[in-house]
Amino acid sequence: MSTRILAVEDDERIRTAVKLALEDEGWVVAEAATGEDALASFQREPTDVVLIDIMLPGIDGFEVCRSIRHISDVPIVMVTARSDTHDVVAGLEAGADDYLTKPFAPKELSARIRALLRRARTSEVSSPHLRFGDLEIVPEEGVVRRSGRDVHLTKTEFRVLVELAQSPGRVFSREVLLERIWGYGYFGDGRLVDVHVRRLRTKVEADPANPRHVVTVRGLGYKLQV
Amino acid sequence: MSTRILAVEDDERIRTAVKLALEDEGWVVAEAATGEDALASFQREPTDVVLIDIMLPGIDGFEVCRSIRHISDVPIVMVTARSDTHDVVAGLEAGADDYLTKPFAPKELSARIRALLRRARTSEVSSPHLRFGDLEIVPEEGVVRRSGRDVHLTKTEFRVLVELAQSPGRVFSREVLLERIWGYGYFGDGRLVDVHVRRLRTKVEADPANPRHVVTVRGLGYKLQV
DNA sequence: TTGCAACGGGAACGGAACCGGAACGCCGAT
DNA sequence: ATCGGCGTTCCGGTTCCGTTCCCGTTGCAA
Repeated sequence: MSTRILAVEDDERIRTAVKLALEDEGWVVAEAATGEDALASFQREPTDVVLIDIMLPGIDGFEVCRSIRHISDVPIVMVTARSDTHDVVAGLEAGADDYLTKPFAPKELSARIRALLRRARTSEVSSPHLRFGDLEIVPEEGVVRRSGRDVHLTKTEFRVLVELAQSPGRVFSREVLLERIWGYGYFGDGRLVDVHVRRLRTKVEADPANPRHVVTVRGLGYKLQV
Repeated sequence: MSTRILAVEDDERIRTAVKLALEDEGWVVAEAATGEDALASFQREPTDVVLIDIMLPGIDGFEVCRSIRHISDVPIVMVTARSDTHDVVAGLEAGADDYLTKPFAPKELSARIRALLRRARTSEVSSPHLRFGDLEIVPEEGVVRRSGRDVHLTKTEFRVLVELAQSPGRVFSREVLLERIWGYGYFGDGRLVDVHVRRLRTKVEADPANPRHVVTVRGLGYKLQV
């Protein structure tokens, strides 16, 4: 029983490139050029993972994502043109499980999809909102709650937290976080990550001086304690 | 153990500029001006990353890419003259892992290569986690667990442990450990290893005075008891 | 048994990594 | 046009880690 992926992308050349890369992994790929086609295909064909480009003629990627999320818990990967924080946050709010910024390497795409499939398999009930002790992340609302109380995070803080939450317990180096959140082309100070982590802590930690959720692993980076 | 990069580019000035930029990062750079040279060099020299310009006299970049990909999984970066979507797609189809459009900043090139190296490293060392009795090593979390309880190790302690764990039961001399962890050029006290082993023991051994995991073999070195 | 080399342990120093405060500039909202 | 929020940079303080040194102890060989 093979894995079936629906790729939604209007640029035909990119679409076929993606299709080839995914078929290399042994997956079956269905294509859709517009949002309408995507929804039709999704209702017609059994689908294990959906890949959506944000820029689409007609219904845009966010709308497609919301519509699909409304009727299914299928893993959704959003593709954004640039590492635009606003797009990413909007994508998560629309219910995406992961996102990728163009240009991306085919191998990275495969790796992300594999990760989603693994997650979907292991936790059959993939609860959309994540809990870490008294901390609760509700991506589709773009909201974080600490012991039931709403906490307002800025876009960047939210992205840092979500990034860490993608693989709880795993250590993310500053370099990796910079690449994932600010994009490749960013050559700023690694200290930048520190600042956002610090501000994040003042909001999500009961005692920011002794963080229990966002902990630093000296010499390596930061991680989200499980 | 240095990283080796093969740069394939016919324009000599660009080639040397790239070479200098990459050598600034501490990498060893091999050059090739034609596709034929590139393939010959790749088969002759050990190579960690390949950088290929699409426009080449003789065999073009796509062909070189396909040929290399046919015999190896080495990360490949393609360089296109313009941000021509068609080239990009063709490059990805040929098996490239990433691509860059001229003109590019040397720092961006380095960043991309670093990202590829990191991905290659993490995917190959996906050895889930190692177990030795009540000892469990989880590399991606940068954490070691003793009978289920998290133990925090420093970077060096962690490296010592992982090094020993590569070949459980085998004895590692101080010289070998110094060379593998601190690098060739290190001419410090051999006693340095002792200190880190001692601190490692206080953390991973139930009774550090009578170590059961990290055992010393008098006159030879240390080993990890199986 | 004696002497020597190898090893373990305590301690201290210098430096790197990290945290916290603060200020600046940009951009969107009012 | 103004204001405020947010991202970013800079700098000083602090903690933690790597390294060195010294001395006591252990094990081995003569």
